[in-house]
Amino acid sequence: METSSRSDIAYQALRRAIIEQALVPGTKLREDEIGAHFGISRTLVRAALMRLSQEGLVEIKRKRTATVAVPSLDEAREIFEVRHCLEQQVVQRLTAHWRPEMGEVLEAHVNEEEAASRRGDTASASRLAGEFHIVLARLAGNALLARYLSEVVSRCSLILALYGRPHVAECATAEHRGVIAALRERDAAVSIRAMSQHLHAVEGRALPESREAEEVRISDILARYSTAG
Amino acid sequence: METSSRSDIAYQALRRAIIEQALVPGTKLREDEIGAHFGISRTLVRAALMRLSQEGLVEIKRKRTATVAVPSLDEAREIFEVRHCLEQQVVQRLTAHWRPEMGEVLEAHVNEEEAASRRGDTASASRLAGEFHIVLARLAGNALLARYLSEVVSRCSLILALYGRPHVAECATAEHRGVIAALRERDAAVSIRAMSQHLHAVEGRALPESREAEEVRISDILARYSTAG
DNA sequence: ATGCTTATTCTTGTATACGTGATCGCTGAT
DNA sequence: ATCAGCGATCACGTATACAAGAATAAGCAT
Repeated sequence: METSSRSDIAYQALRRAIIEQALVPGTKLREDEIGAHFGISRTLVRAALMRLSQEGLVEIKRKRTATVAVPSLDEAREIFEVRHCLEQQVVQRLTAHWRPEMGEVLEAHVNEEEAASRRGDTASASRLAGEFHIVLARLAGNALLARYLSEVVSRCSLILALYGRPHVAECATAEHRGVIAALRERDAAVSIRAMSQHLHAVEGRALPESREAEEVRISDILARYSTAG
Repeated sequence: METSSRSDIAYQALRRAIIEQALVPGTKLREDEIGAHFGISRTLVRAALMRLSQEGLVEIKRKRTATVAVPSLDEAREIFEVRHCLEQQVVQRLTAHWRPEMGEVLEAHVNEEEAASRRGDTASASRLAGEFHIVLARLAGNALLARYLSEVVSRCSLILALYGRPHVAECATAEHRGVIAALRERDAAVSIRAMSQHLHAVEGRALPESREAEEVRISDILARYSTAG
């Protein structure tokens, strides 16, 4: 999987920048520009972009400049649904093979989240909030499950950037602690419920209530401004 | 996602060849050779190989020629576990949004499977058996779910090639018809059970009973030959 | 001033060249 | 006869060149 380390550097940097919303959805990603920045040729930049494109973080259309992906609301719902499904499996595995030191690792992570949140570093806070789920998945001990979940969680950053109300910044540390507590009891049903509720909460923060902004029809918007503004 | 159509041709061909087990796990995939065959440069072959590598069908190690992936038994179990999880979600969605014409599509597909099986075309038969699940996933109406499932099902071909007993050739049409019947009743519980049993059967055919061949330790094998052959 | 057409520039698509690490066969020694 | 060391060849890693399709700006007509 690891390409030539130098292409990997570009990949990692871009990925992180996208996840932390430094590169917002729709941003153009010119090969030359990126290559110049990292001191590598377009060949390697291309490799990085293609990889990101397969992960759904970047959109590549033939003969067009790559952009940070702009998932539609429908895609967003699909992503959350798959995420729900995968996270459930993760939790199930964890309760089945729980070991006390896992609790320590998770607790330490949530503490980091809280620290970032307290010091007002929202970029790190929201990245760490996502990584909490990645850590869970890795502890669950199924590499493929972890890979898919990682992809899906990353894409949730895009969704949050697009549709989330501003300033929500996850604030999920309490919910994370709740999940950890449930896992420590090794009760599958309770743990799954805790995770489920947490995910619904995240989704609620990320997506408009229901089909509020289903599809932004220009005429619908203009209708609101055409009678008497 | 679609690269330059010409790279896509190589990608499609390789993918299909791997899935139909014309290219068995471990086969070397030289960039020059493939490029010469399709009349394209290594650049495009590389793109195709990288894509296949991200899907887990090809292994790329730095400075080494790419090979058809050789999943370990542990990976195989991980893949089946994720597959189980995803297929369950597919079935759940299908029972929720069932429409009669879906039954027709599925039935038609199973008929194709049966035809291929009857005429002794095992390559097509086993490809179609896998594609049945892809069709299910597409009908379920979640593109991401379908993509992940498609990846996972493809990798099951590798597993079958590696660990499956010879000549099993899926013979799964009856089980597929069972799943369709359950779906037509729109009973989620029954459908999930049907799918679950089918998957366990597939896994049983693909993987050795339990941890029979867990890890082929050379010393273990030699021990059997060292006392009195 | 607005809209349409055309020319220029920018950016990507693909092939190819060159350097370097791997692979494999050969020689020679034990 | 087997194995270690070594050189030749082979295949990949990466940069670059050239072609061609988009995007954009300029110019013209209405």
